[in-house]
Parts: sequence; structure tokens; C-alpha cells
Amino acid sequence: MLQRNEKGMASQTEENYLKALYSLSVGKTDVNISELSAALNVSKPTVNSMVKNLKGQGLVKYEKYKPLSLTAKGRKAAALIVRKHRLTEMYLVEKMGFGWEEVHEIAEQLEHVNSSVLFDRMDEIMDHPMVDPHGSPIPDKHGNISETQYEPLSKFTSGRKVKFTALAHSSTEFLKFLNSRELSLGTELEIKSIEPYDGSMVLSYQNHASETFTQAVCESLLVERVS
Amino acid sequence: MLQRNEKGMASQTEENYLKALYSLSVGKTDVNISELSAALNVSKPTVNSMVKNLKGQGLVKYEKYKPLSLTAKGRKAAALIVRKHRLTEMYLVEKMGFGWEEVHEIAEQLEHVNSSVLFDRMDEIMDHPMVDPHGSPIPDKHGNISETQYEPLSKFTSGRKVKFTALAHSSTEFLKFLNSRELSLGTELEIKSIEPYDGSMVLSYQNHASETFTQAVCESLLVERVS
DNA sequence: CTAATATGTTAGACTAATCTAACAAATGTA
DNA sequence: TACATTTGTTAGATTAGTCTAACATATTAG
Repeated sequence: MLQRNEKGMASQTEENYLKALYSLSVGKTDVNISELSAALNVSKPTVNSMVKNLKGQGLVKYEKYKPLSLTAKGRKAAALIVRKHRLTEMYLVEKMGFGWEEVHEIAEQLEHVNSSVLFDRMDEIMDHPMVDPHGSPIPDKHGNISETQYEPLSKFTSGRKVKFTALAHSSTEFLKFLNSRELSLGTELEIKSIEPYDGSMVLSYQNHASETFTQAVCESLLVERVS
Repeated sequence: MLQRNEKGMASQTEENYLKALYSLSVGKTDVNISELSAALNVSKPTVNSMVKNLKGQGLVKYEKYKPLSLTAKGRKAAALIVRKHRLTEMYLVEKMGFGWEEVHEIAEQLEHVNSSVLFDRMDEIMDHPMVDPHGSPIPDKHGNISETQYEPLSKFTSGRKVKFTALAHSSTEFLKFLNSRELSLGTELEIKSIEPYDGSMVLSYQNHASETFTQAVCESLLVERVS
């Protein structure tokens, strides 16, 4: 099997472990093997042996029975994969007319393509976008990422005006739901009222005078204060 | 390892065998194991076992010690991979500004992406191109390909005017050589003279009044009679 | 037609990535 | 603190794709 690239390139499998580790360690630093196992849908012994492998490559820090974390090298490698993923998603939306709910699956495959010229060209054609179609920041060529953390809409109170800037997660179903409400990134929202019983919010935006969203939805909508 | 897709999808490795088999069987129908082994840069026993696997999937016809060939199913599968490869190459050149000498390596990876929407979108954006940047025909969605066989320039005689329409092969070095002579697809060529000793040709085209090409080069330039 | 060469096959081993079964360590709860 | 549960590890097996060494069959050249 080919798969592993000539140089020190990680295999697609290794890349997926790094990426999972990276996204599981936003906020916190430590991740445990069970989490990784669940995230990758792979057994714990499998994760265990892969973690030893990645440790051997200096990509993760790990001691028996202890939680694991990415090394600087591992974090950079992971960020570069995320970069490829997010640039691809943005390119597919901006230049090829895909909907934000369609691009994850395609980017999941393209992120493993080994070709700096391709991704640099995408970056250039789009004039160096800062975020992907779901509002997540795109790491730069060196793996540095601007960790602008927005707040979930659910944290705000009635009367507040905010701008919808990112998503806490991007499941296809959630994105389709937002499409059905004509709610897209960059939209200004006003919180008309909050139902104390279940935390649902009534919002007004654009030509939607009054839309109700559950608390769960409001926790997934990341926003920026407008005033 | 993921790699093999849920359904009856071929692995990347299997796809590479099909593709090699496909390109080795242009013109002739039979291919032997040594040829495949050389083309894929893999040992003969490895090819032997993979061929048995592909036979088991009904993709190749094969009996011990006999030459092998693609079945209709295998040929279609291969053509669909070639379709992805060539659409990608054309997209990279037409829409992303790559040179025809840069795209093969990238397409070699993208051709394994499993996403009809992506390739159909490329196809649509380019308005259903018939050929790739090297003049090779692009199979349609059903794996059908228009086998328009052009003739090598070397077959023609002095005084003839022809149009340069495709390449017999597309090695990076060869493409760079053609770039250096400002010779691109679609150019009309006139054969000014032929050196009987070594078969080299003196051509005139566009603002090149007199360029000499070796016989080897002329065998790789596929052309169409103009008059 | 035999011998030399080329081509193809079998056998056996290796690696990466995966699994299950069984056991060990750590954590949480009564 | 002791037991139960969760979490992690070891051992051993499996599959895909690869290799080399050895042997078998075809093909080609004298």
C-alpha cells in the first residue's frame, strides 16, 4: 500500500488521529484514550497502539495510564491538516457553489491531499480567508490559529443585539435546519424574549420578525456583541 | 484503516491497478503481469495476488499463466477513475491557473476522492470539457470514452500543415520542454523539412519560423490534418 | 529441439491498522 | 475503606498490501 508519503508524512490514519486529538483538546489540554476511541469510532486498544506510534514520532506526549496531549510538533501538524480542511470547505462554497452543509464530507477527503501548491493556490484565489464557511478560523501556513472565541447566543439576555459569527459544531442536519430558517453567518440577531422554562429564545433578524429557537440551538450559535 | 469505502468501492490501491491496466491496454486488449508490475513499480508476486483479488470482484479476466484483461465492469470502473483524473487536471488548469506540467501529480491524488457531486460540479463549471489539458479525452459519467485517435506528427511528410491536438504521454519534463518552445495544444504546425538521417523535423508555427524537433519528440506530438 | 531467458506462481514473512478477550489500574460511590 | 465502574493495557488474531526466495511454465534463440 502506498498511503504513507516518502518523507516524514503521516498516513491518512495518523492524520485523522492528530486531527481528532486537536479538536478534542480545544480549551483543555488533556485528552484521554476513551474520548479518542469514541471520536474516531475505533477500539481503545487500537488507539492505545496508535498513540504509542505517535509518541514515537514526537507528535504526542503520553505516559501509561496518564492523559495524553499533542506536542508542539503534533499540534502544528494537526493545525496544518485543519488548514487544508477549512480552506477546502471555503473554496467549495465560495468558488464552486456548494452549500455549507455539503462541504464537510468532501473536505474530509481532500484534507489528506499532499500538495502545498494546491492549498496555497486556493488560499490565494480566495484572498486569504480568515474563517471557513462555518465561522471556524483557518490556521496559517505555519499552523498558527487565531483563537477568537465567540460566545454562545444562549449566554445573552433579552434585548441584546448580536452578530451570528460561527457555529459550535457543523452537523449536516443542523446546517440544513439553519438553511430552513434562512439564518446564515454574518446575520444580525435581536433577542426579543427568552422563555424561562426551557431557555428557548425568540429572535428577530432580516425578514424574520419572530423565530423561536430551542436552548440547544442557541448554545450552538456563536455570536459577537454588536453594541 | 478506513480507505475502503462502505459500498463496493475499490481501495486506492485497487484503483491504481485498474487505472494502470486500463492505460496499458489502449490499443491491445491483453496485458501481462510483468508490464503491470513495472508500471506500478511493485513486485510480480504482489501483482499476481492483486490480480486474483480483482478477478474475484469481476473486474479482470484472468487464468493462470495467461495474459489478463479488464472485464466490461473493470473497464468502466477504470474509465471513471480516469474521468476524475482528467476532469481534475482540466479544472486545475482552467479554473485555478496551474500549468499543464503541474497538474498530473495533484490529479493523481484527487482521482481517489469519492464524491460524484464534486466531479460533476467541476464538469458543469467547465461546461463539460471533452479533453484534458494534454488532449486526452475525458470519459463520460458512464465510463464511455471517445477514442479519437490522432496521429503522431512523425507520420507526416514535408509541406504538410497539421494541428497539434494531443500528447502521446505527459511527463513533466516533456511538458516543460514544450513550454520552452512556446508550443501549446491547438497550435497549427507546418512541416518545413525533415532530416532523412535522424527523422528530425523543422517546423514553423505562430511566431516561431523555424524550430527543430527530434524524431522522438515528433512521435509524442499527436496531430490532426488541417487540409 | 534443446537450452537459455523471460515470465508467472507459491510459500512464507512483514507492517499498518484493526479487532476481541482478558486483565490491570484508576476513579467514584456507598 | 471497599466494591463497582470506568478507563487503560496486553496478548493474540485478522486483513490488505507488500516483499524475497525458490520453483514452474512459456517463449525465444541457436
